[in-house]
Amino acid sequence: MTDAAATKEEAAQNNLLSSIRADELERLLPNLQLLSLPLGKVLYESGEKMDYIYFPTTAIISLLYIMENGSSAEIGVVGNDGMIGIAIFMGGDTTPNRAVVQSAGKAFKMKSSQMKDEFTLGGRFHNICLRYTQALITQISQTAVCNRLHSVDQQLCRWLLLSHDRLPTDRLIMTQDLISNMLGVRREGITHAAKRLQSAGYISYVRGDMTILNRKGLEASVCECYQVVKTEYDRLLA
Amino acid sequence: MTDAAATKEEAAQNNLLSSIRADELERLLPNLQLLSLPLGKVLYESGEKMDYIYFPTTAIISLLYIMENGSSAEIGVVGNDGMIGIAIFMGGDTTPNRAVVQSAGKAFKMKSSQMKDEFTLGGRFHNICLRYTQALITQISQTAVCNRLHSVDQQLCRWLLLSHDRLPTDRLIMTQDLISNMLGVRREGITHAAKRLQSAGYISYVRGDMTILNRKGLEASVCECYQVVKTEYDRLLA
DNA sequence: GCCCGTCTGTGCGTTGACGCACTTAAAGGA
DNA sequence: TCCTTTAAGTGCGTCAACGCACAGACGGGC
Repeated sequence: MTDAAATKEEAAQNNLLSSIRADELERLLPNLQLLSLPLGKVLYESGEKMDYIYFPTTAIISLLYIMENGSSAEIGVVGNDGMIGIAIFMGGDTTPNRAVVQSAGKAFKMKSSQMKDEFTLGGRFHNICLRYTQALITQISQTAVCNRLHSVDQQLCRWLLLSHDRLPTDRLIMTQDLISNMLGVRREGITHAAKRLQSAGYISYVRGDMTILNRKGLEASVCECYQVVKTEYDRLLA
Repeated sequence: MTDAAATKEEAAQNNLLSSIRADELERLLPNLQLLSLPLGKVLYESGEKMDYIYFPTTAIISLLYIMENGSSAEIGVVGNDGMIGIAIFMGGDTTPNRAVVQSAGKAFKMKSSQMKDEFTLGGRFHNICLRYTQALITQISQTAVCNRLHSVDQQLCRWLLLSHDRLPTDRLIMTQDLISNMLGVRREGITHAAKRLQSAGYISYVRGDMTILNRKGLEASVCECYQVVKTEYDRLLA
């Protein structure tokens, strides 16, 4: 996990940082530290005070709720389209979720206090934070709907597309067991669904190394939930 | 649907309005109109521009997503603890949801533009809006988790308790068919679950008229999701 | 009092997902 | 090279929820 001073070019890899005003970015840059996040790293634990806010560039972070009995379910996924730690500026400071690195990569971090200060200034940055939060709400809402009404097959497609959108490559390093924990289903259920997608030629899969071969195919198999979320992200964060 | 000028006493029936600063409330009162909302009234439709924000006092509003095939699922419920139309100040102006009156009652409405103006002032009101939004996010998240992991029985308990919390009485005017649409399950599933709760003596039920007889019993039957949401609301909006 | 529409209850067969136990297969270290 | 570990695939039986069809049962209107 290396720390380094941030440059404008690096910062532009995160969609939120790339769309704020020049003077705001100028102020933030010295506070941003780029670091590498390994697979499985927990950025914060449920109910834990958040010391930093994170802006992923190539990493993907999963927001999970962990039940008392240990089972879990994903409520949202964040990549270079967003940030981790909205509770910092929303005023709650904590959330009852765990944030865990789903795909290794890089992210900026910034101290909570500095985040709050910039947010309070109320400029474009403030605006973008809120619009992103609304987009995230849509994603979480649609997860709720999808969990209620759709099959594991459809949900795996949705999950793959959401991940692919946030990924610089077509490869996803992730075991079926991990995916099942995220989706809150049986590992065998993922095995079955993944096999179907593989025989359709949409993905290939070897021991925790998945490659997306045919995105169009996935898009044709997914439920409407995916498109609803994507459209809303595009609308809010254009 | 009667319009009337709002008084401080009336406004205090909504928890958000009751906790803002006196000078802020002074400014808002002339803009607030109290109206009666009949069961089933749609406050806004998915993707529709919101002209008003609503602060329920005795009414309960359900946030639903309607699938292309007509099936639906609830993503959240709002009563005198909150407001309907957060997209107005979050910057998106619309959301891909429908807001529909689940239990008839009263609510204040205020013009979107006036809402935005007050929000932009950035005082305690701004703060409370954001904290409420975070609480709502927790509710939506927990709905996603509950949809994934829990039985219809448990979800009905959760739904009843969430409704009861926002209700001035123990009576809930609501057919099983409507409840099933909200929860996104079969009507017969609700019949079974409701029967079990009735034989346990927790509720009584006659043709769309439900009475909660034993709240403790419901609390003992519900999954942890209910308490997580309640605790978070208390923490954020104390 | 009777009728009819609506709400609730019940009984199927079906199915998608579950839990468990186990096998097969790949990767990596001794 | 073998051996251990970890990931993926398979085959059950079980169960909760589904869809459908229909049978009460309640209540408002005539």
